[in-house]
Amino acid sequence: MTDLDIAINNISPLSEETRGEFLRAWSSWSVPRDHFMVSENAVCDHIYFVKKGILRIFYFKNGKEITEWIAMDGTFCLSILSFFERTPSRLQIQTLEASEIMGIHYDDLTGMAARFHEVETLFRKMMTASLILSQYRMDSIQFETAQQRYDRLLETQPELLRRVPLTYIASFLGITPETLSRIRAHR
Amino acid sequence: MTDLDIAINNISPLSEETRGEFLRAWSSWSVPRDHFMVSENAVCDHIYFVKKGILRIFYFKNGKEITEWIAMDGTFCLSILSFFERTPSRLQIQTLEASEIMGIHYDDLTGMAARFHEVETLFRKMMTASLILSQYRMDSIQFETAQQRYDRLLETQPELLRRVPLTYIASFLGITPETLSRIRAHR
DNA sequence: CGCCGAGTTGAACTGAATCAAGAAACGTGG
DNA sequence: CCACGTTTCTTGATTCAGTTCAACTCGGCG
Repeated sequence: MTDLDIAINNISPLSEETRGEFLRAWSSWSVPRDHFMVSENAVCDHIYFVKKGILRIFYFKNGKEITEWIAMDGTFCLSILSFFERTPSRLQIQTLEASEIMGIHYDDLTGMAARFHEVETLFRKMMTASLILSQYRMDSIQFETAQQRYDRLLETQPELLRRVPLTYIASFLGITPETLSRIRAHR
Repeated sequence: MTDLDIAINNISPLSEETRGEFLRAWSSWSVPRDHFMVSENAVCDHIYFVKKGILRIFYFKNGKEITEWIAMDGTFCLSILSFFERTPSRLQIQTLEASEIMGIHYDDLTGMAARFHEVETLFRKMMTASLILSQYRMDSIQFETAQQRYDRLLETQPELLRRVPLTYIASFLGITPETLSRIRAHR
């Protein structure tokens, strides 16, 4: 059983035969640190699974780098807007450590969802889980202070704080590096 | 063809026979103004469709009323967290006008998604669309000013501004009524 | 007529951004 | 192993959007 296998099973178990065929639709890459999985102006047409390492999604907004998402070992990673709207975007996806990454192409995923009811169910549950996460994140951005958001990250993903440069974490939390620095010096 | 029929068809068309059975799973209600579809401490276990009128989702946060969503004619309406996590919440859903509302129960929706691949696909596409919307809203809250958010609403949903009291709109936009008032007086 | 709630206006306050220097940490090459 | 430049992080002063709190206006309605 690979890690991807486990991750999928946790969301929605597949029958033996569907699972084999579904897993075969995934590619895998071993990539060094600072490698770009998706470069500027490309369409993001894979959902990635981080077997080992860290992926960072970011893009430029008014000349500033915005870190949209950071995905650690054992989690999925995609730019929702670029992937589903199928548009070339200013988005980029980069490794922050030497990593082992798996990925499934948009066409393969939707194709298999059409062929296998089970895969469609899995797909739906992944979307639902993302939606719930997205709602929590929105609530956090809207109502929590920078301090509270940092505290929560410290509690839920302490690993991430140790492995990712401060600037990226700040951007991911929706604050400036200066503010994060002040928070860490507790005030 | 009812409005619900059209709305569903726009997301993901169903075959003749599946459609009939799926539509039969929906209930419908005619309710007066200020009627509560979901009261405090109840689990939200329907996805609603607003055939005519307006629904408002809100809850209390630190003693203050937060308007989470406003759904106008022809759109769907649910509290994502309460519906999918199946927990009693402080959420409430209220009509702002005399309305005709349809709704499908969580159990019926998931049941039919399990029986009909087509319904599962529809369900998945609804989730994806919600996710995209949620991402846009998050981006708006994080990076746009109150003025920009108001301008966008004015452009995309002018109807809503005419039919919904200012206080609710302010809360929906994530600002105080005072700030909205100042924006409208353009500064 | 006077009340009442929705909306407006004003003044003080606040969390975080911005701008601008510094200080530490980190390679890289001598 | 040390000087160096570069990047990363910290610290300080100022500014700004939006909140808070309090008073006031206005239109509708018993």
